[in-house]
Amino acid sequence: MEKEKLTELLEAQGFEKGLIDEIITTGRLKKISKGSNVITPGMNAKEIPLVLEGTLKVMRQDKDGSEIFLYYLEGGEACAMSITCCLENKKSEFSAVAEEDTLLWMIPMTLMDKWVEKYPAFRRFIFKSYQKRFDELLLAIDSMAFMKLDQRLYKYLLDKKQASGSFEINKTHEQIARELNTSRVVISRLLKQLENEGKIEQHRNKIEIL
Amino acid sequence: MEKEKLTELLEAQGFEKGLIDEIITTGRLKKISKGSNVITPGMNAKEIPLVLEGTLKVMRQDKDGSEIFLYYLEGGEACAMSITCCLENKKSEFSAVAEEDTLLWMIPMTLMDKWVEKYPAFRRFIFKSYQKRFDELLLAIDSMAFMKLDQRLYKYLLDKKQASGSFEINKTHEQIARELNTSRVVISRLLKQLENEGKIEQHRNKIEIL
DNA sequence: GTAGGAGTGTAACAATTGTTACAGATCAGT
DNA sequence: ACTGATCTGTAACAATTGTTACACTCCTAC
Repeated sequence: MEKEKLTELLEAQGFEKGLIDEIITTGRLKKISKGSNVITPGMNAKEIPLVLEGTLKVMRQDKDGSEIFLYYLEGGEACAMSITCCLENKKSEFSAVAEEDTLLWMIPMTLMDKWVEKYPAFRRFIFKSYQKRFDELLLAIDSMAFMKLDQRLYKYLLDKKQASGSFEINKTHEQIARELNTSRVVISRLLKQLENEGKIEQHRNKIEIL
Repeated sequence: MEKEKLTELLEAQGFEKGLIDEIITTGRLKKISKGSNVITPGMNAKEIPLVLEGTLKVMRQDKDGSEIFLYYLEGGEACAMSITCCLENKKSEFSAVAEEDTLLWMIPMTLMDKWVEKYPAFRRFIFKSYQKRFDELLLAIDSMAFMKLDQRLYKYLLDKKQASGSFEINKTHEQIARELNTSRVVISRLLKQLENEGKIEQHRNKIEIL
């Protein structure tokens, strides 16, 4: 039954009939439960994950365990960085974690080049994926380079709302602090500020966007 | 005579004979003098610049004129962001400035898709370009997210040394401040600090890396 | 030579962000 | 209802970065 979802999704991309068949017969389903890792730094991916359902959170990490949120991968999107990793046979330089229970369709890398040659729609899809990821990285850069933490935090909350489709965010201050690479105390301070400004409401383990 | 340089460069990429011919006959040479813009935000590129000689500095800008250095494009490299811009017919979201007098070979976008289909080496080249740019953006993100300004500044100087092949950097504090999105006074302060640590030597309009 | 401009050095202070420490609140399990 | 763990609020202080102001040097044009 996930195959129906998959077919639907691939048709929505305008993929050719033959391509859809190939993707279905060569790929495999992978279920990821909330909080588990799909990709860890140093991992050597051989498959490209395509998100069927749920959301992946893509983060960048440095040696001493700090990390920073980059963007979400949502339904219908593929992980462009995996593609480059696979093609160049390089190690992954980021991590992806399931924000919710997530369904992935894992596509083997080996066929990529053939498909890019054979199917114009696949070509468009790959380039569009790159474009999208570039844009997201640039937005992440904008936040870090041009915004103060309070704005970044608010933007983070709005993005999360957007990605999840819910006005409620179930995260602790500690978790948020980690994703923005700062400390819990700072986040508590700024959230309280946002609350005073009437932009959010706080509850235990939950933030409501107003 | 630039065509010889171009041919050499394309052969070094392992490009097919036919592809090299096509690139040479359909492209055009563009000379950029030091400090001029190649790409400005909002511009709608129709050609992909391939660097023959010199260096392009790629920066991200925000609405109120702040900017931040992303990476250098050097000989043999193509601007991946232009590719995505062109394919999606989107406006450029960054700017590229010649750091030195620079020679570009401008390749019309119209043929891209055909070449990607027809020439495996071109496919590899395009994907490799994307990979390289992703890596560079991630490095830029690392700097901003995980490093303090003094380290970022030193890394900036080392990168510039690397890109130019010279131990001398001919920039004013003001220019450096602009590229790191901070103020002149801050840069003066930190450069003095680096000088005291024996890592650099300062002269007017010139910084020497030791 | 002199005037004006650009580049640099430095001090004093402000704003932002990070750190430490501790108190109270809430929840799960017993 | 008690205990311990987790989560949040807050104060006090430190470190980093940003801002303003001004002095001084060097260079160029006149």
